[in-house]
Amino acid sequence: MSTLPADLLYGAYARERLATMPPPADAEAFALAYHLLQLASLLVTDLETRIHRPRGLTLAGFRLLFKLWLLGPTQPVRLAEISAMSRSAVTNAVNTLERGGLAERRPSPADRRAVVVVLTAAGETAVREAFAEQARREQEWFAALGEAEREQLTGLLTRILRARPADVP
Amino acid sequence: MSTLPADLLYGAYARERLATMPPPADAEAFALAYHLLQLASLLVTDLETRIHRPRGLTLAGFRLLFKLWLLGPTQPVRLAEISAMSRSAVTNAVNTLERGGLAERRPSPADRRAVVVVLTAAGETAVREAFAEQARREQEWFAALGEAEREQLTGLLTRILRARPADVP
DNA sequence: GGAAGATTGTTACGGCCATAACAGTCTTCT
DNA sequence: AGAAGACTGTTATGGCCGTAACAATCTTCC
Repeated sequence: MSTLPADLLYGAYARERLATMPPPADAEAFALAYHLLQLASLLVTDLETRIHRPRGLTLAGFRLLFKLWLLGPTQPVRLAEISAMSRSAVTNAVNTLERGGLAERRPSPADRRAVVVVLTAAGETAVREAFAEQARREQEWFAALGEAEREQLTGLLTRILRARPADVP
Repeated sequence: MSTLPADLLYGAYARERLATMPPPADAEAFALAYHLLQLASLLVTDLETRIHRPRGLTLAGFRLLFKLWLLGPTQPVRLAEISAMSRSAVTNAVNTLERGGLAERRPSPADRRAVVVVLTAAGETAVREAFAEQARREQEWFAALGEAEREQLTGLLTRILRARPADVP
């Protein structure tokens, strides 16, 4: 018998306390949001410190590299849209990647305001290696669930994302 | 018929591309991690900008206030454990709360190194009001799922958290 | 008792991110 | 054509966070 981590003990306690409170308190909605954010936070910290930082990347930098790897040359404004980042955050991340020789900016032929970000050869090597490591680590995280359960979980998350409130960017 | 948000279009495309790659690429694990992190990121940004910032709080500050509300006077080291934050982040957040008159530090009677953080009356009012608003907003986010589905989702997330890799703090 | 090690909270530092303001460029509409 | 408005990328500013180092205190073990 193993002891529960402190965050799960707290989560279970908070859920019980909220169950005794009147609306708008909602113990189930709280538990869902709490565990969702807790898992995401632990996963992000784990991937960042264990895989990407030791390679000289940040998680945000890796995610940009990965998008460039799949999509090819892409404008910063499009990277910001699909990444839920601001344009200035993309500017900063691309600066870091460019300093490390992993990506480059090129002027856009069609629009003189625009820029296109492209992966360098070193960037492609870096993203391949980091991606392989991240994929293995994700499998470790999700090993507690069977394949059908993992797909079920992804489906539920996707439905929430599709139905996001109208005023969410 | 409505167009899919850019992040979901990208997510679906990436999943398809990964399905054609050899291991360790794992399209299903990628899709799960991607949608999990995307949803958490959107939810955090939404709660922070829509609810807590307008009230002069940060999301981290609110989460600390909420824990103090449920747990009563608590040591920073314990707040750090259950929040997946570093002790220095707790120090900073408590400084901000203290400046705003929402919480206070008191010396611990038993241990002269230690400090206990307590909610002020203003802090309790603030946490009550912010909590009610956040609960309502969370319900809007999760309205796409039925009650049974929400519990199912929480259960799957909790199982992953319980089985977290051994070397995760 | 007392020394070695562990723990607590804080500080200094650097990194990431969002907001707002800006200049340059494109688009639209008359 | 030309003026008004929209869009793109960058910069400046401020906030949060983690790591590492530190002083003070507690605990352990001889």
